[in-house]
Parts: sequence; structure tokens; C-alpha cells
Amino acid sequence: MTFSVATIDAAVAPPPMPAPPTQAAETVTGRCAGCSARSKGLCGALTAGDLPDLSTASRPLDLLSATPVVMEGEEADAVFTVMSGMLKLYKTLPDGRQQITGFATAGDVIGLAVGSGYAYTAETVTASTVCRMSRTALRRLMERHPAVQGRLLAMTSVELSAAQDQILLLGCKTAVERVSSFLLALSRRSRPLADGTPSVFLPMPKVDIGAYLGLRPETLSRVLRKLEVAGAITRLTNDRIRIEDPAALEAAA
Amino acid sequence: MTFSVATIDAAVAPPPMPAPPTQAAETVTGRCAGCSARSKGLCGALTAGDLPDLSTASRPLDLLSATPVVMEGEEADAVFTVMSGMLKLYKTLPDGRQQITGFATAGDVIGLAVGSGYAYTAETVTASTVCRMSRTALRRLMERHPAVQGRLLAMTSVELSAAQDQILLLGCKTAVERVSSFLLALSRRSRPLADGTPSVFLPMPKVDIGAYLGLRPETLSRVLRKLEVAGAITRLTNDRIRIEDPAALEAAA
DNA sequence: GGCCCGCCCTGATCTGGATCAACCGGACCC
DNA sequence: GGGTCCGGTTGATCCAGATCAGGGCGGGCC
Repeated sequence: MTFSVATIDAAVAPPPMPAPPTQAAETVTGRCAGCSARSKGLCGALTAGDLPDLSTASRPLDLLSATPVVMEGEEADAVFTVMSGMLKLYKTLPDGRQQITGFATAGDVIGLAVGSGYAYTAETVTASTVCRMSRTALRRLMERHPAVQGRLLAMTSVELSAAQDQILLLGCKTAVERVSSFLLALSRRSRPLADGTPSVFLPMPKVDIGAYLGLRPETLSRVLRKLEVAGAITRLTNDRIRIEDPAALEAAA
Repeated sequence: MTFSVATIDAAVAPPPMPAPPTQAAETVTGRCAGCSARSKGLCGALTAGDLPDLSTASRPLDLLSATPVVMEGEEADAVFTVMSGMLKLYKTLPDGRQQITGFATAGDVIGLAVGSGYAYTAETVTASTVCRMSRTALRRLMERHPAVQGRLLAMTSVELSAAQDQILLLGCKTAVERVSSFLLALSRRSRPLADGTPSVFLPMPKVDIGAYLGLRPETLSRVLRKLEVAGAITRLTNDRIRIEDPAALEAAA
């Protein structure tokens, strides 16, 4: 079952990125140099002089939305760094119920596996660009550059901490508390609007946000309405919310 | 606020372990050599020749039950390896609600922190022995023995995977599914009874199991009764359950 | 244009687990 | 012994959120 890779290849957004019009030498050493996620994720652990190692080890992929990247249980033969866009990571129960364990954005690394199989499915929610690196290439990179292993440990630790926060959210909090916590967490990671008020961008469908927070979409909708009536938020468009009263959300979370 | 360490010192089970009656040289190099958790946790990454490094970096502590070891938010100046006993790790909301994020047993490392403060509180549920290592000693050990960092990464990855399983449990599963999953997970990590049937040991109070599974103790009690009536389990004592029908639990999980 | 389909919202009803309350039995202390 | 305390269990009731049902709207396609 190598469905995921086949799917990725099939879903590469046309046109499949023509060769850059610069010199041929640029194509390998320069690809990573100009990468927007260059300073994030694993790559941030390397200096400019190490860029050739990185460029030869990885390959960028442009993906349409709703494209699976890794599938839970499949042979984990590669990791992916998100360069742009957003992916959802989720686990599925035998009867089809799904729990989204996280959303990945630029700089996040997906596909790190403990055993041989991926622990979750990852699928784009918007058109995205990811950078593929085979597991063996990652291992080589770690051996040659110990800082990469350190970075990997730091990133995994941050993810573990986030997962424990999510356990607290799912185990203890009410619907209003969950949504408030979620909006606050997102707002801390996004730029405020031109007028300075914080806002959050929600490109994923409401059913996915619900699946992340352990709520049905109907409940999410009702909670958002309640927060709006209370004056804590304003729904600008379907996928953007302005935080009117961060303190109120903080109190509700 | 160094409440945790002060508490630990105060709670060391008397008598405070008299100096071993062997040669003085043994006291440093030999302590780790005879450790029952020697092959587990961080220490398993080191060979016998490295034992002096380990012995000088760490110090064992005997603790009574209900003793806090690390406190959420406190300055994270040390990590602890569990040698024996069991601890509960939990997070607390401002209003006092608590979510247990995990139980730690022999070989587990607690107190790894992303920032400067511990991410959770850890407290013994039974009398336990833990081995304290300062953060700086751990850093030195990692620099001198790169394998320790690799082991740390592997352990953190396993914990992350477990945390994601718990997110799935809390976000999707019903009470019966949660309890069944919990019993199965525990039974996989424990020895079967003399007659070969699997069993689980539950030294922690029911309210703690509930706080781990996102259930009230009343609900846990009712679910256990239901599983017993269904013939899937037998309650031998208050703290030991025999798994009569693993397949039934599997189906219910 | 008109149709369809997916997403979202809202209202009505249902229900799994929480909450409230009472009781039991063992450990501990006086 | 008798009391108290604490953990566990059971029963009765409640309620937050799930489920069921219907309707609106925008975007893609014929």
C-alpha cells in the first residue's frame, strides 16, 4: 500500500513547476536557500554552508487541497516539512470516527514515526507545498549534523507539550472553554489586522475544527454564535474571526 | 518556589538509607551498576564503562506515597527517572479541575520541560524510588554521550504517540471504550497471573483512573460492573483485575 | 440562467455521562 | 469497643452536548 505517494504524485497542482529560469547550478544549491520555511523546522538547525546537503536530501511538492500526504499505518518511509498551506493530522477508529490531533502549518514536520508505520493520516486542507525527505536521508542528515537531532528533539518536545494541553482540553473543558482556548491559541500565532485587533484565519471546514475540539459542528456553530452575541468575537467572513475581547476569551478558557 | 524539592527531602522514607556496607569506592561507581532500572530510560543508552558518569550525575530518592516530585509551572531544574513505584502526572485548571495525562512507572523519565517551567505536576501514588539528575548534569551527559540524546528523542516520540492515542480516546470514545482500552493497554505491559490469564494491577485510586480517562469515579465504577457482568473481567481485589476475555475488551475498545 | 451540492446555521429532541445523594466497609484512632 | 474518615458502590435525577431535521446560501457546472 503506497497509496499516499501515488496520490501525491497524481495530485501535484498543474503546471508542475517549470525548471527555474536561473542557472543550472542554482537548481540544487539554491532551492533551499530561497525557501520561505528555511529558518523553521528541521532546516533551521543548519547553516547556509550546509544547504547543499539539504537540497539534495529533499524535494518540494505542490499539492492541491484534500490531498493525503501520509496514511496512518502505512510504511513510514519519509518525513515532510510544510512550506506553505495547512494540513490536518487525524486518527481513525475502525468504525470511521475521526479525531484530528493537530493542524500543521509552515515549518511543521509531519510523518515522524516511532515504529515502522505512520501514527496518523495527514491531509491538506488548503493547497499546500511540502518538502519530502526520505527517512534514510533524514538519518544521514542527523548523523552528519548533530544539531538536526537536537532540533528534532526540541520540536518533538513542543509537540508533546501541545498534545498534553489538548488532553487537558478534551478531558476537562466545556464546549465554550474549548472554543475559547482554540481561538486564543490560534490568535497568538497569527498577525493582527491592520487596525491592530487580533484575528484568526480558519481555512478548514467547521467539521474539522469540531473534530479537533471533540465537538459536533452544530455545537461549534452554537458556541461561536454565543461568543459573538457576548461581544467577544466578530465573524468577518466564513473563514476569518476578529477577536474583540481577548480578556473575555481568556476568562472563558 | 522550590516547594517540590523541599517536600521530597522532607518525605524521604525513614530510615534515610544508611551508607552501603561495601567498600567506599562502590558507593559511587556501584550505585547505578546495581540499579533495577539500569537498562531502561536514559541509562539504557550508556554502556557499563560510562557508569561513573551516571552515578556522579544522579542521586536516588525514596519517596512515600502522595509525595509531589515536580510542580507544574515551577522552575524545571532537574529530571527524574522512576526506579520503582508509580507516579501520576497531571495538569490543573485555575478552578481546580485536574486532568491526569499519564502514569509513570519504572524506567519512565519525568520532568523534561520545553521552556523553563515543568509542564505538569508529578506525584507518587505508591511509595516510589526516583533518581534525580539536574538539568545541567543531563546536558553535560548528552554532550558527552550523544546516544543519550538519541534515547531521549526516542522516548519523547513514544510519549508523543501515547499522548495522541489519549487524544483519540478522549475525543472520540465512549466510557466503555475508554475503560476497555485502558485495561488492554495496561495488560499488555504487565505479567499474566500464574495460570496464564492476563491481569492488571491498579494501585491508584479510582478517582485517578477516572481523571485519566475523562470520567467521574461513579461512571468508572458502573462501567467496570458492566464489564464484569458481561464476563469480560473479574475483580479479584480492589486493586487487581483479571482479564477473562481479552477479545471482548478488544471489541469494546 | 437554473440546477445541484457542500457547507453552514438553527430549532427540536434525545441521551450518555455528570451530578446529587445515600450507603457500605475497611483503616485508623481514641 | 465505638467513632470517624475515606474510598468505593449504587440509585435517582439532571443537563451539556449529540443527534435528528430542515432551511439558507454560495460556488461550480450544465
